[in-house]
Amino acid sequence: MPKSIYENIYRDLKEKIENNTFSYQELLPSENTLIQTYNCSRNTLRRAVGLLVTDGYVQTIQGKGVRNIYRPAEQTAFTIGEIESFQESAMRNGQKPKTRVLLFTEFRVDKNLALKTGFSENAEIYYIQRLHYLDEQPLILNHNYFLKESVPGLTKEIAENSIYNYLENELNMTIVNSKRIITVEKITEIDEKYLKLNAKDYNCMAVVSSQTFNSSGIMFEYTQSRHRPDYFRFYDNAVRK
Amino acid sequence: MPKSIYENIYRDLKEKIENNTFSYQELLPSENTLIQTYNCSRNTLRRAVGLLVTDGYVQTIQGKGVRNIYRPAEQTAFTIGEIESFQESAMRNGQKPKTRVLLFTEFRVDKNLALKTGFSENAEIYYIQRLHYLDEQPLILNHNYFLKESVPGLTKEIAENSIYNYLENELNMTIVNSKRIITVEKITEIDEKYLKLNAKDYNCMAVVSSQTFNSSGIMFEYTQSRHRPDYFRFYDNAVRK
DNA sequence: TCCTTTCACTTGTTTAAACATGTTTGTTAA
DNA sequence: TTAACAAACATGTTTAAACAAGTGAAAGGA
Repeated sequence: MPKSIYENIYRDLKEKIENNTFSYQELLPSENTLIQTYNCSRNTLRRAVGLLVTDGYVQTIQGKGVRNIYRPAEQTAFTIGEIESFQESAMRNGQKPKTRVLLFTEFRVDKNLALKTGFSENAEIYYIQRLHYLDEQPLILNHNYFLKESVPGLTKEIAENSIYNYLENELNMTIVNSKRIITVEKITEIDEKYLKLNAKDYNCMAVVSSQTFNSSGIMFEYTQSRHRPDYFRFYDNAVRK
Repeated sequence: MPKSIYENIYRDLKEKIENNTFSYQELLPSENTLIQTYNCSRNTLRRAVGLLVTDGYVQTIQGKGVRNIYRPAEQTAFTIGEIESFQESAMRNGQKPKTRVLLFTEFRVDKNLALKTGFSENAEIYYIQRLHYLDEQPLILNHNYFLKESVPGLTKEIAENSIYNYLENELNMTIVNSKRIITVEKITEIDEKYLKLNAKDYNCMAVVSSQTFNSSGIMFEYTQSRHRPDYFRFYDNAVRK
């Protein structure tokens, strides 16, 4: 599948940085050099570098160059920070994923849920509870709400594997962006039961609530992910504009 | 202070979106229209819109237009999500800030701290403990480590007000980006004491560890912010590339 | 009526060029 | 020797133009 030029350059540079082709704090080759390397225009190269900046991989310094500030993340924990499925994250971190569907049902959105999720009232949705395991240990309890209109034909079997895989490959949906809010909440009896937590040990947990939009601008998913606190780790890079 | 063109357009559009000049889910005027409005080139306008996309304010849909997906955040809690000082955040949320310096000292980085913070060993640093109040309530306990070389002349008095204000206005430093990791950790006796937490109520808290870089590419700050769990809220928008 | 084609309009990608601004280094003049 | 200047080179901003690709509605034919 042929991607755009800037995306290919971005991937190539990203891989080189991860491979330590450029060492930490070193300056990358200058724009002019890279333009010749990739045989592209300056704008296209700068676009690729801009993506690396937002990833926190490099930092551009006017008059000097582009500095590598990438540090590999410790692989001890499950990490998020991008739009990716549970399966993708697990693979990236070299872990063995498993998903158990606790509940698969459908209903209409009432007033309260509309306020909480952002769906419009009376919209038909699938409501799914799933437990995500990593290396045989339950780590995340997910409450998924999918807009039935946008995600037709969802089944329990699909939910046991990868819903995102179904969306992208079967329904040809493109996921574009995801608004997330991270909070810390008290654990409930359900959390305690399924995640095998002990309230005497940890009595709260990390909660990631997210609204996800597709390329038509439709919010088709609302999800509340409840994470075991001792395995939760969220990476972020903020760039001042 | 004259800013760049794209930044002015970005601010103007952002304000219009926040002011509900465009209603939720409505399409913004097309690129061509906005180009005439702002009398700028297409690239410049697209750059401004691109910033709104990363903010999660709008979503571009090829062939259709740019959709407003901005929802005002509930102002009930202290929220973060950008690079900004405690004071700036407080102001943005319309709250009365206060800062108490618990400890102001300086020393050299040892092996352990170097591993934890990312500073090089033997570097001279300021170590500051600060308690941040909002509306007379202690919410955040901060452990700041500043590189002495980059932040000369730091005093307890400055720490009581705004260190960032000192950095930007006195030292003319430009903060560029900040890598952050959010975790959930057990509360310590110090947290319990200063944040007036009760372990029977909440026995853990939100912890934001951050490395901040200036425009010279120097990591001049490492900070661990320990947040009261019931007031912690972190906003994020992820865009698929 | 219904289907297909076309066309106008939308955003997406890429190139090219010019000028602005910050950094470094080497040269020149005091 | 030192300070000032200039040149070379780095990234930052802006404009212009062309083509690609997705959307939707109007036009036209069966």
